Amino acid sequence: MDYTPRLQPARLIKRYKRFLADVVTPEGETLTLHCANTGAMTGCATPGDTVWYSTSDNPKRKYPHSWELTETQQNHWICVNTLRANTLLYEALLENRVEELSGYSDVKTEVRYGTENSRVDLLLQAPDKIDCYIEVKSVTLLQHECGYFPDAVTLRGQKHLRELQQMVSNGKRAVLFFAVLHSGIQQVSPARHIDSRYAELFTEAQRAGVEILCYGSTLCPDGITLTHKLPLLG
DNA sequence: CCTGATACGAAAAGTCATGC
DNA sequence: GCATGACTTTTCGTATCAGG
Repeated sequence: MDYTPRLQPARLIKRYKRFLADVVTPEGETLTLHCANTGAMTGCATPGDTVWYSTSDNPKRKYPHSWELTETQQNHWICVNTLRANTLLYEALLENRVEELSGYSDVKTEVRYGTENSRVDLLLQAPDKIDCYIEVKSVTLLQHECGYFPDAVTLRGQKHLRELQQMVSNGKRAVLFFAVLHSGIQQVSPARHIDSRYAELFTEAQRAGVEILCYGSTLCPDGITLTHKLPLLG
């Protein structure tokens, strides 16, 4: 996925109000950015970090600038726009770059499924294959040389695990796909120390047959691409 | 009948106010 | 003192509806 036009850099003052962040441009101007990531963003929003933002031409937006990347003071690159994770996997699937998910002729997005009125991120179909339901999660929390998910207690994430597991018992294929959008993360683990219930459900879902896939990415202000498989730690 | 515009629901989680 | 819930903003996909 390419960022066109190019992203602009600025220095982070602070993130506040869940959706907003104030930054200072190199010209000294203060801007308010929209922040699509509603997560805790631990380690991804330290005041003084360099943030890279895009500008939308949608006239209805109150805040046309969107926070896309953080360049931390440890020189790590992080994509904080979690909406990108879905797009990145979608692109990778169309280009057949995820071998575990190859061989499907049809890729649908945001299909309703399950019993809790949820929508699955991606649904893969082919005439000779069983349906494959995929939930995409972006991993941006780095602690002690390991990437963790989730970065905060997430009831919704737990719901997604239950529903994926349900798909497996319905005879479908179900995949939890971790898109690692942090240049410093080389392995991923469920965050038992953050959401122990989630970690339990994770193990249970995995035992029940929900597949876990984990891919890293290359990140720079020009764009992001899912590139290589990463190991998952139990 | 099809296309484009518009409306709407769902999603995200921290903060603050309210109620017990 | 703790739990609950409204509120915050934007996006995306789907559904609906109008118009050509």
